[in-house]
Amino acid sequence: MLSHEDQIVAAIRRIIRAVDLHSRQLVHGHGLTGPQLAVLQEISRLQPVSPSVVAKSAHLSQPTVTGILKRLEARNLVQRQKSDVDRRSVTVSVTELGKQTLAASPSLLQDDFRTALSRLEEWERLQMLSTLQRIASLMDATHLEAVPHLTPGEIPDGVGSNSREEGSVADLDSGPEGVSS
Amino acid sequence: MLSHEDQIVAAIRRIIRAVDLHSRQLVHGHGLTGPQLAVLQEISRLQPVSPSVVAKSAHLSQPTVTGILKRLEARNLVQRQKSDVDRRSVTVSVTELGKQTLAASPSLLQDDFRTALSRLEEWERLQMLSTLQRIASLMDATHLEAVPHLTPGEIPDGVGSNSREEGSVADLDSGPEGVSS
DNA sequence: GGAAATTACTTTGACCTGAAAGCATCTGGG
DNA sequence: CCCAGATGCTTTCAGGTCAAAGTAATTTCC
Repeated sequence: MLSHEDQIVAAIRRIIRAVDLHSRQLVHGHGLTGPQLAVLQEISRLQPVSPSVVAKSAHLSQPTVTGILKRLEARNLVQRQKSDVDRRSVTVSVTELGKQTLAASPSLLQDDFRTALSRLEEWERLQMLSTLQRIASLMDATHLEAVPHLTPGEIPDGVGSNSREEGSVADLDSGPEGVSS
Repeated sequence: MLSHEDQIVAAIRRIIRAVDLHSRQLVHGHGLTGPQLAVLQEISRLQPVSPSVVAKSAHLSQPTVTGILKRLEARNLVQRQKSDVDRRSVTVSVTELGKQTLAASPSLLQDDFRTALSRLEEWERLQMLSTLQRIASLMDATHLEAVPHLTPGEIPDGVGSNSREEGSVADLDSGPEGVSS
């Protein structure tokens, strides 16, 4: 018999897989993978923008973003340009073709899933959001401790708080922590 | 301003990333990645077992399991043996070393996260589980439709039901759908 | 009994992922 | 002025992931 924790893990795995499978469907239907679409959206939103900011705002590592940018650039959807003021840094922007592609692209989550979501009662969506953010916060907070093993009994700080310095990107997500309190 | 749907997506991405990061920590500390550990656990639980059953019960595709088995076998943690009755099929079992490794391995979730979880009220854990399973079901159901786009207004069948035939693996997870009703 | 379909697994290919190392550039202290 | 460290990005490496194609063995149907 599985413990609740195990079931939670299993559920998370199912979700991860579903997201991945959906991403592959995207490729089929629209030529862009989920992460590519996500990055393209962020660029479009923050344009012109540096890869590092994109990485933070999309919750990806810099190498990952570099790889995705490479593929997006190869398809002529984005443009990279070295900054003149600081020639280490790079500025990314969406090309005309990128804009068109973006406009023709579906939502990041299967529309069906969004539809399903929107069919729920407001309070239920809020509860989902609240629960997910709670979990995300717990995990974020958790994987930072890493090696210095926390002994049960003392709480590190504010378990629910996002103690990283993502200040530069402001509140792109991770919205109101206590939605439903 | 982000809609609830978008925030839900963002939260899910955060969770996915947290799980991935945690997996990498596992490697550091114990030499096994998250998926490897998950697969090893399933094998240990169902032993002796075929790759296909492992794939289903761990919610992974067969190629993925093949790859993981290859690495596990290379480290002498599992054993593959061709069945005599049906020589297409393969039987996997955990080696002595595998058992030891498994016994010495941490939970799939960061201990800290488990601790945090266990500090919650029972009903709250159940709500988390329920929410996660709900989402997983929505997504499972959703990505099956794929191309035949569902028009809002008609519900395909039972949105929350898992209409695939995973019968052979029984109810390894996806447990009671209406935990908190 | 033998070709065709099915089943179980593996291989290949493309992508995502992040750690660690590498490269180029900028900045600050001497 | 110049060199050490910091900073921003890319490369390399190892792994996870799945679809599609490939291989081997079994079953089914004439």
